[in-house]
Amino acid sequence: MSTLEPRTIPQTSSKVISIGELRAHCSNCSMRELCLPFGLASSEVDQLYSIIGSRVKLKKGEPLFRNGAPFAALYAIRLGSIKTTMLSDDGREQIAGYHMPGDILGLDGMSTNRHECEAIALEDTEACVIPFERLEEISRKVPALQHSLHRVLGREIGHDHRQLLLLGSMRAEERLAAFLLNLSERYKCRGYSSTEFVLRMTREEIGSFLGLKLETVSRLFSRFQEEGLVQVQGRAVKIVDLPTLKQLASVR
Amino acid sequence: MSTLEPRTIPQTSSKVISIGELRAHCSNCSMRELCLPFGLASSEVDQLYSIIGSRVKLKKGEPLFRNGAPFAALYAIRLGSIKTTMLSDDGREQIAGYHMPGDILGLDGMSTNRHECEAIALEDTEACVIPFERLEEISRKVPALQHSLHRVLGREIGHDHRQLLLLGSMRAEERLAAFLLNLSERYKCRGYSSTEFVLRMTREEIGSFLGLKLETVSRLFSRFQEEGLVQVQGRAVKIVDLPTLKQLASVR
DNA sequence: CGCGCCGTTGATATTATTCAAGACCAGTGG
DNA sequence: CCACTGGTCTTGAATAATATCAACGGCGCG
Repeated sequence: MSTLEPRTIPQTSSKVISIGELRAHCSNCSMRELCLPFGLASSEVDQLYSIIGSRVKLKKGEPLFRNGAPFAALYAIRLGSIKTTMLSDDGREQIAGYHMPGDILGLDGMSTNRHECEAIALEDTEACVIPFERLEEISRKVPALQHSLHRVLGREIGHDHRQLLLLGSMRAEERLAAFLLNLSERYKCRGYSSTEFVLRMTREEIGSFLGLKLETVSRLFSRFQEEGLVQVQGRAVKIVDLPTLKQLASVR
Repeated sequence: MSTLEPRTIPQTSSKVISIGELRAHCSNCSMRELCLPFGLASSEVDQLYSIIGSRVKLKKGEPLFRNGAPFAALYAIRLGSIKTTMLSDDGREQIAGYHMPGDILGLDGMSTNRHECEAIALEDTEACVIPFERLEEISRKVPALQHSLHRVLGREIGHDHRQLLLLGSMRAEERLAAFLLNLSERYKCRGYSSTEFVLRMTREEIGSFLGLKLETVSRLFSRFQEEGLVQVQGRAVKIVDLPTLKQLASVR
């Protein structure tokens, strides 16, 4: 089954909800502060909402889009979480992003009109489909929306650069500390606890994201626990000593 | 001397050429095929050109913009080369990009309205200043330009993701091979030799870019030379065995 | 209940870094 | 013209960090 036939909707078997079935609207979506609508007046949000043709529901492990699939839309996560992975020719994979509600996915497709990575749900997940041509169209009419899109793009680039810094110049323990702090911060922004959360990735996936092997990640968790920085039980993490963790990650 | 006072023009002592002095125009710039004008009709290029307020000339080592500087413009390199570096709080730096003519810089500033990295000239360099607000303005009127900007942004994101793959999952020799192939490809696109070129970075800078130490880079160059993959003399590189190099980098 | 995936931990191997010394090269000033 | 200097590059030896290999325990699910 080729992933290359042109389609507007992601290559997945999951249910696509037609717009008629939607009750939720951007303006009462709990993620509007982090997502594309941020900073828009309500009439502007309405225009954005008007082009959101559908939502997608994904079960754990299902792809939102696959490597090489035609690019037709951006996706805003409403619920759940998604990893994006880059594939090298010899089969190795590198997790490039770990996304949660409010994040916008699919930006990588804008240059070649093909997605250049895979986006896989880490748990049951729901995302809004934002047809890109229509988004371009209305963002020409609505400066605030254009600006918002640019802000999202800049944020993605900034994040990638910080991840380059992490992978290129931090040691293993610094990487894990930075990872935990990053999650902490993002959960906080979303109104969840910044000190207790459940990881949605396996040790192997965390390792891939951080440029480490799964055993190294596991050992580090154990050591952090010994040293009283965190409490870990499988994927449940509780941050105990935030200051030391910050110092480790050399993050302000 | 603070780098934070608001200015439109980069914080540098270099000469800024007013528009009156310009002879060159986008449409006869040799980089138009790679740069923002790509795919635009000539009247559209004229509109783009109309907002390019000035060009900047930088001497080797001078900054195009500094970390934390206010974001007001994108920059298109006409001539020369520029590195962009991320700074961690404890002073370490990571080179996030190695840019050459036709590349667009400054995209990282779009989210926070501050540049989040430093852009330093690696040799005498010339860049066009593209005021961002005006670019947003005319890209609302000119769909092709809007699209071109999005393409540039997508390209940057795609490039960053490939660099994440490199830093996160390739071994030292694979990284250097991939680096050389990437340069080869880019020089080729620009009409230069794809097999013989001069590096504009020191071993230390290459190391930073690749997440390695300068000694490791030096040893790898020596080994590649022994193995007949390249000929190296200081910064002058000649690629001898392209196929093996490609195989090493596991790049198609 | 058993199987498969996930996570932990130890022993060992490998890779890259660190430390150190010296060569090379271009620019500078005597 | 030459010696001097600072930055860059190369190479070797020792060391540290992380990966690899291997064994096992636990948990969830069919």
